[in-house]
Amino acid sequence: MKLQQLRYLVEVAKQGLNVSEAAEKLHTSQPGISKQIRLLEDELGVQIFIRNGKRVVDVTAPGREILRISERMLMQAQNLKRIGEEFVNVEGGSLTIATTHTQARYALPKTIKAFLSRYPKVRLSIKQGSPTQISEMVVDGEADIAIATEGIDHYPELAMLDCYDWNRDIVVPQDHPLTGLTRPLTLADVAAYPLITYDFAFTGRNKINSAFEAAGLAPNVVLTAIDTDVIKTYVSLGLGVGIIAAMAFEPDRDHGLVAIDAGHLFESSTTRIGVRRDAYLRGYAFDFISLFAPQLSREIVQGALMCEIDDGE
Amino acid sequence: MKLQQLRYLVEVAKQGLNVSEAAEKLHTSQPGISKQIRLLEDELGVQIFIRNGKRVVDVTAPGREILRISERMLMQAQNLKRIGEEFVNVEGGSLTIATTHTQARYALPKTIKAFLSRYPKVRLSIKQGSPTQISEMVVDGEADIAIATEGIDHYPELAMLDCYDWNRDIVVPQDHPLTGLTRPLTLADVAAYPLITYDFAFTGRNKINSAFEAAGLAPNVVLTAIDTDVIKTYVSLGLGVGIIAAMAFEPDRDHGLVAIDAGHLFESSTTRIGVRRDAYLRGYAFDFISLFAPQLSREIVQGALMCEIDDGE
DNA sequence: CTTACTTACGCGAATCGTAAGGATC
DNA sequence: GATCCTTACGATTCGCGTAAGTAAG
Repeated sequence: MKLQQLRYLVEVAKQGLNVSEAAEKLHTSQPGISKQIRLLEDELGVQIFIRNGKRVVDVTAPGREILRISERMLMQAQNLKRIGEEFVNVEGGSLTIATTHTQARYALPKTIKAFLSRYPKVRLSIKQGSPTQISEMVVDGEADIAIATEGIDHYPELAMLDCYDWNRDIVVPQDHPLTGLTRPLTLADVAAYPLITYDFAFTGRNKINSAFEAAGLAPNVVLTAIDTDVIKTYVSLGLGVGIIAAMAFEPDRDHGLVAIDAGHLFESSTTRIGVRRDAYLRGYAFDFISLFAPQLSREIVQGALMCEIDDGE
Repeated sequence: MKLQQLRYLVEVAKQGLNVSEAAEKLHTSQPGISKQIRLLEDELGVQIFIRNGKRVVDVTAPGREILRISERMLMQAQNLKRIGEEFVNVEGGSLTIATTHTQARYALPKTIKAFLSRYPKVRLSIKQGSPTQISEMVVDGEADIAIATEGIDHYPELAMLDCYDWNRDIVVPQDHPLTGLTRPLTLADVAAYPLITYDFAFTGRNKINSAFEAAGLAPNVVLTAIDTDVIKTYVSLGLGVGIIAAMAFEPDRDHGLVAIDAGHLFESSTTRIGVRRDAYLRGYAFDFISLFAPQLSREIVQGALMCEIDDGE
């Protein structure tokens, strides 16, 4: 049994049971992969793939089990290499954060500034995407850490850690009727105007929806955006009332806009950090997490990585 | 990086950093191992072993980390092979239980009888040893399941599962003064006679010691044995009063002996099952555990394997 | 007829064992 | 001097790529 064989195996499964594509991805020949997989099947004494004539059409039951373990082993092989890098160059290295616009724009800058001054030699990169995309980046090893609010649960490969709770503000132009309100803001007040808020599956959008639904209101959402800057721009233009993450309102920069606390109208959202359970994290990666969410010490993160496993086996 | 290299690495560490012995154990040449380890060190870019001139004297810090991960990978490689066996021969296979005399003699027979009738094709074997020995058998992969009462905690590689609580009986010849006691038995009553009980580190012996200590009594233990049969034999001979596990008294067989419940005198002990956290257990292994301790369903055991990890990393 | 996998074959590389060399205890 | 590891070298094996063959859609 060789690691290379496992690599072939996993890649074939990843490419939808297409041996040729796997060969291309791995920069090798297709017959080589075929042969090695057969050799492995012979050695283990089980078929891993079901072949219909000369076509791979499915994975056998033992094959699924074998793939699962093989992936783990390859992950650990990668971890071995990272250990090497870590000790060769304690300070240097790279760290890739996958996150959403809102986090990157409003929550992360402070953390990143602190991180860069502490680890000037670490190449930090930020990849943006939808919550689903960023989860998959981490699952696929393209990023080390995912940071998002929505929809990054339910990946058994990832350990999720709560960072902080937050809620919404309503933003309106400064001469807007809602600014003169003497009583507390209600959902009905908000629903009376055209609304501008986040796209579905982004930045706690579903908490907004459910609040209106629970109140029996059908708000008129005239525009949805992925990022807060777009929302604010159109609010400035008078297109409607914005509902944004409270942390995304910057009094110094957002001239002409007024934020009204709406924390009592919506259920609060929790921003989470996600890391691959079985990935080897460099020392500075733990520090990054601690800088972002001080309660997440290295010990706590490592504890969470090991426990809370429920990947239905 | 190749699995073979990791195997060499781990074996060298296991043989006390002696490359030659590792070579012998693995039936290969010593220069081969040396070379492969060096190649791996080159590939990873770190020294794994500290060499004093031409002698391996220690493991480096990254080396410890690398060894830990390598062991895991090799374990999983072995699991892959087991998966093959499992599916080739769903009913057949082997299962090795490492346990102490008391368990093998009094607790296990019922379980084993049921198991054998259910899986007649499984080659079941039982290895006996001290709690420490049986723990190490499982850690080293020589046995699949450890069953014991004492001293098999504190192995981070093992997951421990409580099976049942039990306590002690006093056994005496049937004409012994203690049989005529009209009031409840006390520790002082027992300590008044020469005692025969288990060897240190066996079958809850330390619970017996602490009970006497707490009562300020210094019992006269005239004989210690590993197994209950020896204790009963010498009690029959009138050598003293026996303290044994309650489950080890068999009224039908133990003619001439009387058991007196002593559950109120000693803290109860818990018999536990231990399995390697990262080993692949065959389906029938889970069934064996369930037969022995019905509350330990396959789901519960698997849950315990994954969580409750605290291997101080 | 195209796509996709298998078989066959030859090259180059890697692994392993033997033998000799040097360091440490 | 004994033990233990490294270096050197040759033989075998192994993995990989090219080319041809065959089955499925």
